[in-house]
Order: sequence, then C-alpha cells, then structure tokens
Amino acid sequence: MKIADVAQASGLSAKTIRYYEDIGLVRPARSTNGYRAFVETDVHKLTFLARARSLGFSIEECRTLLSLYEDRARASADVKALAEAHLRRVDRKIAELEGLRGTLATLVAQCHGDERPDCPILDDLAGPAHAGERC
Amino acid sequence: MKIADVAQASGLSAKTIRYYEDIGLVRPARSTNGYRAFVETDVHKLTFLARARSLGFSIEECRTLLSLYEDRARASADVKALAEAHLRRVDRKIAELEGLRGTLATLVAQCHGDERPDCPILDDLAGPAHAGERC
DNA sequence: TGTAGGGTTTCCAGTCACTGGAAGGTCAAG
DNA sequence: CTTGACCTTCCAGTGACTGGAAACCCTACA
Repeated sequence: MKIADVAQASGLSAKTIRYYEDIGLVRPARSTNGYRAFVETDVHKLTFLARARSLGFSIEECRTLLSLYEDRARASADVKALAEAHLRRVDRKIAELEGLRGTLATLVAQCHGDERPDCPILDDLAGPAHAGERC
Repeated sequence: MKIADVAQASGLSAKTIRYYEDIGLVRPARSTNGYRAFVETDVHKLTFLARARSLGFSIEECRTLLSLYEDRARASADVKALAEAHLRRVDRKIAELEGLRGTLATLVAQCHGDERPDCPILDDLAGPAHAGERC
C-alpha cells in the first residue's frame, strides 16, 4: 500500500504520515524503489493516531496511547488516567473560552457599530484607567 | 522607564515586549546606554496589547486594533466587525471542544480503570472495524 | 522509443507567539 | 574594585504540521 492510499484510508495527509514516521510513530517498510510500503497494521496505527489526535491528545500522549494499545498486559487504569487528565484540560480550556466569550459578547453588544468613532471595545482594551480619556 | 518596569506595569514579560518591538508593535526610544526607554504611551499600548491578547485576538488582529485605536477618525463598526468575527471563532472553538468533551467523558465513564487489560477507550481509538478484535 | 502526467522521495523553510539560553555591556551598592 | 542585578543582541527550540523545490519512479499513450 502506498502513501496516498494510506492517507485516504486513515484520513491523514501524506505529509503528516511522513512526519509521523520522522518522529517514530510508525515505521513502514520500503519497497525496492524506495517507496514506503504500508501493511495493514501500519494503516491501523495511523487510523488510531488520527482518531486520538482528533480527540485532542498531543503527539506525546498519542505515543503513550499507542504503546499502551500495543501492550497486551497493560492496565486500563493507565489509559483512563491519561484520558481523565486530558478531559480536565479540555474542561479548563472550555471554561477559559467561555469567560472570554462572555467578555467579548458584552463588548460587542455595547458597541453601536456605526460610523461614529467612539467605541466601547477599544475603551475596554485601553483599560479602566484610560476609558473615556480619548476614545 | 526600563523594560522590567514596563513588564510589571503591562503584565507582559520583558521577552515578549522585546518581541513586540521586533515585529513593530511598539517603537520605544533608546537611552544613550542602549537601553530601551519607554514613555507613558508605550506602556499604554503594551497594556492594550496584553488585554487584547488575553481576549484571544491574534497578533495581526492586535495590530489592526491598535491602528484603529490610534486612528481618531475610524468607525466603531470596523472594531465591532473584528470583535464579532473573533466571537464567532471562539463560539466555534467552544462547540468543537464540547463535542470532544462529550466523547471523552463517555469513554472515561465506560472504562473500568482497573488492572484488567481490556479498555473501551483504546477500543474506540482503534475504530469500529477493530473494536473487540484484540483489545 | 520518447514523453507527459502523476506519484513518490528527501530536504529545507515557514507557520504562531513566544521562550530559553549564551555571551557580553551597564549600573548602583558595598 | 567587585558583586550582582539588570540590560543588550542573537540563535535555537517549541508543536504539529504545511508548502515548496528538485529529483526519482512508474504507467499510458503516440
């Protein structure tokens, strides 16, 4: 199987697959012509990686997940711990974005958005000490 | 005012302030000894930038906001459009993270997390075609 | 047999917004 | 006169790719 087929099958780009080989996530064999020759387990691994990445796991976490996946003796607790840590990170990020969203929405709502030059958004960005000073 | 004072006042690091000078966001004067000599408007600008960055505007958006801020004739509509575009981006990002969060939470809930090697999280990552096959 | 096109290879550079670190200059206190 | 804190510049690295150049390989068609 050549790289374009694997890209198709896994949903990753050929560039990304080459990059994943570079950093040691996959080690496809080579044909005599120098082309990468992927077997079923390579495709499987890359699909696994695509899914893990789409869930927001970092490359290093993916590397760990992959090694846990290949370790038949591993405890599911290890995987769960990793997923829970990631879940907490996602929660923090959501909370942060929602705080930010609130501020932005308030600012947008306050701004009349016409041809007049005074703008509450810029006032806010300039800070309380300067609000109304020149904006 | 020297860079450490400005860092203190603006909440940015000295490194970041130098970087902002590099990319032309601020142009502090220089003392005879070569040190950067910041005046009040520099500090003001940097504080503005810190706030805009903390709201998630990109550097290029900050550059635009700064120029709008300094343009006494600009229309608040321009600022509002920028802020609204950013708000939409934040909304999309939140939606994306919440979808992801849902999947992760489900997976974490399904995983027993003990010493047994079978793990629904890895099953899911491996994809429907492979679920139950070897995990 | 030649060539046109598509695929593949490697390698280098760029992205974004910093951050770390090295090597050296400057300044005030003791 | 030295110590130590500050300042300077410059180079490299981060994460996870992405774009592009130059060159090789393979197949189809004239």
